[in-house]
Amino acid sequence: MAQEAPQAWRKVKEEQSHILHGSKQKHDAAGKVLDRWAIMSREEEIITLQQFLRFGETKSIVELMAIQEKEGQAVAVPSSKTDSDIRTFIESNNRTRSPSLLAHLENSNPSSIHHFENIPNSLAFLLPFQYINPVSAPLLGLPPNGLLLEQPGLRLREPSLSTQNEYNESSESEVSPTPYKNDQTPNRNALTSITNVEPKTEPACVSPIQNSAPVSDLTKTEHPKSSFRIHRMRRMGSASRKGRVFCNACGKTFYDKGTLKIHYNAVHLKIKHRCTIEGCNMVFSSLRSRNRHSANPNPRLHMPMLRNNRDKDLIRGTSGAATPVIASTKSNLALTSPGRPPMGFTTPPLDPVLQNPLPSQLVFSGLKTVQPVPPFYRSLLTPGEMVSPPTSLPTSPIIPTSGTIEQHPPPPSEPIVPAVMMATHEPSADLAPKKKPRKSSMPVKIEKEIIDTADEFDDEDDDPNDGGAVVNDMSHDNHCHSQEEMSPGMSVKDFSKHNRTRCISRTEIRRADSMTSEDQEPERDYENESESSEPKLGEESMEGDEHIHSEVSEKILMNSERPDENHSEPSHQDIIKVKEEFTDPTYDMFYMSQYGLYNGGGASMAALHESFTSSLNYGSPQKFSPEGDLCSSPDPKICYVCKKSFKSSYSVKLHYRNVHLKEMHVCTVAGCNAAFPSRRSRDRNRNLRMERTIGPGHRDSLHLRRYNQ
DNA sequence: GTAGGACGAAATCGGTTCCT
DNA sequence: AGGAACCGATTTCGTCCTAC
Repeated sequence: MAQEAPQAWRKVKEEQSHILHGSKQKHDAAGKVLDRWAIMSREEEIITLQQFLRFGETKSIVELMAIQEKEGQAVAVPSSKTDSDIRTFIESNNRTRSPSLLAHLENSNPSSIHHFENIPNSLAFLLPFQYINPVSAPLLGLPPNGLLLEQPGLRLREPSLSTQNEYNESSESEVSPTPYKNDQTPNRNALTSITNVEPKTEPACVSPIQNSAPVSDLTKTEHPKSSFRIHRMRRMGSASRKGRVFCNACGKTFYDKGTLKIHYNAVHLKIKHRCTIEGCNMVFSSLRSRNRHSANPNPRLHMPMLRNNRDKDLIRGTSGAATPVIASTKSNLALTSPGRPPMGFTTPPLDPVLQNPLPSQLVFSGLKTVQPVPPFYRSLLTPGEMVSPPTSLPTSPIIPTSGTIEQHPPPPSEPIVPAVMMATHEPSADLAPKKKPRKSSMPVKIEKEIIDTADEFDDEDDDPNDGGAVVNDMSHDNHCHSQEEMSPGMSVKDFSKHNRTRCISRTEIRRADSMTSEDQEPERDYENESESSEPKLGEESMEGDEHIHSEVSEKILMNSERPDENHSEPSHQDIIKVKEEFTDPTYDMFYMSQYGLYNGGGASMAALHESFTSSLNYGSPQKFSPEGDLCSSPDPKICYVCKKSFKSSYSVKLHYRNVHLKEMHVCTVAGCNAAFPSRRSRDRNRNLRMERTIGPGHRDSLHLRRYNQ
């Protein structure tokens, strides 16, 4: 159903241009004001008006139209009948939002079915979430199989529902474009048809009196039972397929009873399934989604407050999809399951709207299926917490928590996070375990000053912390070694050691370490999980790791042994080398190995290895030499890398530089080493970050934080 | 009844291009 | 330089459907 919303929204947006200029005026293509919809069919107008009611931006238009209808002001050809219809429709749909318009509605049947369910084509599923199907509410707790057609016990209530549905179907079926074209009478008013069938087409079922009555009254209208079935068959279409069942609440058909149950539990009963990962408060409407989510090794997924804005938006706006349960704080209700260890972090709600404590009965008592609950809200970290020191980092779901509800910043001697590593964390280092960056979307953090000598590598090599054993001891590396000892960093160093013709600065090495360390921490968590839950994978990972590193050494050694065949311009050499460095696939692969290794799972190692190997081949000096190598191409107008042809050799040069060489644009913010493939991207990110920055003091940290991933 | 593969849709985000 | 629009990559979730 979520798929329909964007379409509806698009429709709204499309129609807004025709309506926002005047509440009742329409414009043709030439801009002339029309007295009626010119481009919309009647059903489209109905739907459009329905959609208008969905959004505050346009709802007022419909309301205004209704008022005007009522007052007979702006209606080109007012209809005596539609007046009450419009009001009924609007008032019914703004029952909770426009009290001033609801006076007469108090007299309506309280058991009336939501008017939106009268929307043709079952557009009720387009309703915003606040429009919870009132039918389902009384059915809460009823077994979903009670909705099966074959359930005789429910026949008693079926007529009402069916009547409603079939009534809509009648309306829907009758509001066909064909009769419409001939129905361009002044009395035409789409609002009439929103809640009522066209009198012309349903004279036997809907009288003008009924039209003006609340829709709920329509449910009392008697329909021949055969008509129900006909309409049902027509509506369900595939529902007649053997073995399929359909949900009486929404009319959807499903493959079998089990599917229907899932649907009913998810959609109508709002039963949620909570993620089985400890500390993860995500809940899902379907077991399938829950299981898939729980099986997702991405630790970020299981840390609610670290999820992306998209999810936050979802939570703010809806109760649907996967939503995390409000995490408990010490002073608030414990919403986490009693049976599961609480989250190792406190997450007071950020949005006051979300701070309404859920009733205690909403507490998840079970890990699996939970009782129907209202929309879940993810508790968000306060800005202050967002910049909390790493020690207050919420433990990864994988890492066993202390078992206490509250989590205070662990003592400096936190065994899990080495003190050295913590000290090396960037200020305001991103506490969130970042997902694996999307392909080519990860700005490469480069060092602005890349002039250094190989002697520093010697110094680096002499670093007592720089133990080659780290490479062979991933497990220990995860827990006990300092950042400098991180194998990836060590790999970089190793790489540097074997590739001294490249001017890699020590600071860059340091940057690489910092980059990996921050990113590794959560990833290492996952690896821990892998090792704990799936020792086999962990072993494979380690083996693969060793393999990778050996491969790295070999390949790098091979590369280093090749003569440097470029750099005809010494003055440009440094720059070129910088570019070469951070676009070097070996460098990328080191970075990738971070994820490959720390995303754990030997399953990824094969692919990683393959990718690594191929990348290394790709990254042979021949290909990653600067522009000079372009001349090595047989055709100067053809990029030898991607074989694309260009108009001129200069275009090739530009292409090569922009695409293959990836000349990066370093962030201009002081202290930010992020680099972007384009100036536009750099500036945009910079501006975005500026906007998000609370204060000047956070600016750099934000920059540092983001691209140190 | 449950688990899981497959598919589509939605959302986010970075890169690119166009325009002012 | 920067806003806006567009595009593609990626991730995640809901649903359908099948297999056990």
